[in-house]
Amino acid sequence: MVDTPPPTASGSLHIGHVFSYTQADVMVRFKRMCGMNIFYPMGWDDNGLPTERRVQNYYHVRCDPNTPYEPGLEVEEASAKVRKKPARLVSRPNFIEICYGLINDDEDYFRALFHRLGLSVDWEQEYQTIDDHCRRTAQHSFLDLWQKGLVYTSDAPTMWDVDYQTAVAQAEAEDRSVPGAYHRIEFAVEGGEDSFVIATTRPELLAACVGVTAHPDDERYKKFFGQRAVTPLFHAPVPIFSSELADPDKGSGILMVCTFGDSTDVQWWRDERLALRQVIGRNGRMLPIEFGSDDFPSLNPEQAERYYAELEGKNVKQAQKRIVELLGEPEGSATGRGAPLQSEPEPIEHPVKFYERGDRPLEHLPTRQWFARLMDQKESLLAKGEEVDWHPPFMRARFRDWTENLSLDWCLSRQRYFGVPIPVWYPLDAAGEPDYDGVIVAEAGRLPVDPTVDLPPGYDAGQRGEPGGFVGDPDIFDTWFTSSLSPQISSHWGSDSVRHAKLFPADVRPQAHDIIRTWAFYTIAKAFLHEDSIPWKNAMISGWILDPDRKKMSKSKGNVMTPLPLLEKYTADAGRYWAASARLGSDTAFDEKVWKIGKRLVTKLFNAGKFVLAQTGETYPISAELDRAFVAKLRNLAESSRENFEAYNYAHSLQETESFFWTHFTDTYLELVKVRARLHADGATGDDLLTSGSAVASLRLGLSVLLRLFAPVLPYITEEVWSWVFAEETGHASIHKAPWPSDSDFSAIAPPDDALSFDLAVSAHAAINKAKADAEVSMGREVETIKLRANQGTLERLGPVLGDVLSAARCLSHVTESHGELEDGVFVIEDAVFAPKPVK
RNA sequence: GGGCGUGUAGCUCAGUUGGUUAGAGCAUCUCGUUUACACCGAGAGGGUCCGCGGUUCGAAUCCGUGCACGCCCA
Repeated sequence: MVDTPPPTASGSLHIGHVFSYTQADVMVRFKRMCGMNIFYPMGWDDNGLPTERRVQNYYHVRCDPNTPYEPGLEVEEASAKVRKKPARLVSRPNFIEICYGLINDDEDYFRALFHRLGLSVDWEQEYQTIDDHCRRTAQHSFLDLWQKGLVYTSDAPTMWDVDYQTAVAQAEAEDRSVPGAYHRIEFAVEGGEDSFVIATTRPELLAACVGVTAHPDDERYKKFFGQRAVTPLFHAPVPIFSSELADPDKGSGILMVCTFGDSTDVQWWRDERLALRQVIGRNGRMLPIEFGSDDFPSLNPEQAERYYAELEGKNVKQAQKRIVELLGEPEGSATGRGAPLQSEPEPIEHPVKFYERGDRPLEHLPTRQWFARLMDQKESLLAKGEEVDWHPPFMRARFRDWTENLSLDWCLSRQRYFGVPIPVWYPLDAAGEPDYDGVIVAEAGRLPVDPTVDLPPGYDAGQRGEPGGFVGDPDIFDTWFTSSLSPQISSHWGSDSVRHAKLFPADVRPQAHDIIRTWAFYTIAKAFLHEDSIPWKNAMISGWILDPDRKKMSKSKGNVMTPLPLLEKYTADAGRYWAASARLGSDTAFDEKVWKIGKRLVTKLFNAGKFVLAQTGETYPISAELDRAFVAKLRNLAESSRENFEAYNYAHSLQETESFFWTHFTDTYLELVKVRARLHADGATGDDLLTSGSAVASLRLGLSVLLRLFAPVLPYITEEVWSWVFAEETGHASIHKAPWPSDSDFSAIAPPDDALSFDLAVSAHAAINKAKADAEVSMGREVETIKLRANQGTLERLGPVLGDVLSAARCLSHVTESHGELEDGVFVIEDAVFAPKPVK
């Protein structure tokens, strides 16, 4: 079974799809010709943020859970005029309906491309990650993890995107280097004259300061540990503690801990059991807070309130700008010694965490989320990664590094709409507050459920949202939670155990290297957590297509290429040739020349096939020395090709086959036997008839084998040529179900008397061609007479194939001359007399 | 800062366990079209195999080191 990547249908269709899907298909076609029964499903990963975003942009709508459902709502693509107005608010069910409508259109487009590309997938078994089957599988996965105690809900600081307003997992976060600045701000030490200066890149979080820390060995600050510091502007007393995590060389060596500026703050908050002072809301704006309350203590509440009023409601950027101005006012000082801000901010470049699809830095906000336990499973996950065969092998390291560096459990829940609902409800207490310890999980038999619509067992609809009643979890799963089940989705895990046992684990997972940390990692994690298994035996990892300047293709750069025009210009086979020319794992600069070469190869195959099959003579056993020598070479090629394919090195096989086809077949062997092959048609008898039939038979064998070696890469042209004669002759109607060339194709043919006779014939022919080229006569010109010189041994070995050489070169007569000083296999042509150019 | 990968002809790339004079295609130049194919054929020119050091009788290949580029992670 092939664990085909379900493409994000709402994403853009680009040349990289042609690249990686072809590479997988090439391997599949090879395996099929080797006799394997292949299950090659296709799915569409359509749930999640990319689709929501596309729907929002395309129709200019926003989902609003508080808007009532409007049956039969029709939306149209938004005009420029409409886009200037605020987006239309639609209910959650309406929004989901609109999403379904759009993904179906997008998927049609992808499907058409994949058909055209000749992907040999089993189209009758498609799935969508949002369909009933996938929702059931994903919720079943959750139930299984719940029963195993591997998922939990907790109200904890989580990475949060303030624009999408959803939690984000570690795998979806990335560091970006952005400009920032150190702000040096003076803090007081409570109850004395002491003070110190902290350096921070996030002064807007001053109101959220819950502590101050420095390295335990830092002589400058040792004396303060255990005392309390007082913040400027807000005059909040906070503990000063020591921590190994504080870097004495960074900034001033002493820093403020806020809830929460970054992941280290989270750690300090946990380790030191610090207070929680949340000032940034889910929308990224400063929350209303009250100084002088238990949560926000202040030694000067009036001033604190006055300053904070300047910040409330502002976004992070605006708040930073304003607080820097405020910190410049001496009145705000905690020490009474002038403005808290000690100097102009010092600009720096520093890494900041972003959601991979986001535009503003992630915040760490305390929110209630669901998590899967991974942190205590690292060793097992690493072991599973080792059990998988990675192609190329160095990609294993990507998996290992990511797994080893994993620092958070998997945050599963997303505060979005178009996705698989988390199948749980919470009881409401007498005050109408949810009891998160009393989670009600859906019954396995009722999946898939939508807890915002369906009822938990033992409750009736009237109790929804009422004190003593229940509330459904409004969240959906991380899309990876579902797509990480793609092998189980295809094998019908949880619903058809016979089928599952047959199809799981899958044989191969094709994918690109950028999603090893997400898709590959989560898939391995799921297979392990559910069944202590690996999800697939092999992972074949494609590289990326870079633009001709070796830069990543991206929409924002505008260098993305669409495949259809190229396929139209060069044919699908040519596109596949291009894709199959690249080795696994290596990023490849886009080069249109390769498509052109592919198209040329297709044409040449067509012409060579036409010529070979036009040799209408009887076939007789392959007996002539040259034919046997050719077949011996062909046999080596077939063996080498199989070995390369077995090692996922389809690119090398293609290169060898192409080179053989051109240099050993069309340019040489075909030319050398042309005349002999035609003897039959010209009325030959006796031995001539036999050797003519030998040539015809071996030309056909050569074509048949080469077609099959090319078939995985060039399915269209090889099928066409195959259909002319071989389909009927062999009983294999399609070349793609014909057997891969093997010993049975060759074992009846005797080996050549001399392994080198083919090469000698080629060399001798080339020497005569060169003489023609030097004399500037055409290759087709007849030669009256010629003197062929070589050393004695070479001349003797050439003997059995000399007739073919002379007829190919159109030599009417010749003499040979032995010359002892020439090296083996070297021919020199002298005294060539060419026939006059025929007059038309 | 750590890890992985890449560096070979003008361009895109092969190059197996170390083994004759390092290859292909494209591009360039010369020549050649009645008989499968001009979407063709024959031929030619084109290289400091990124630099330095080492192992070896022998290194594009193995080891060390530096540089450049790309990716992943911090």
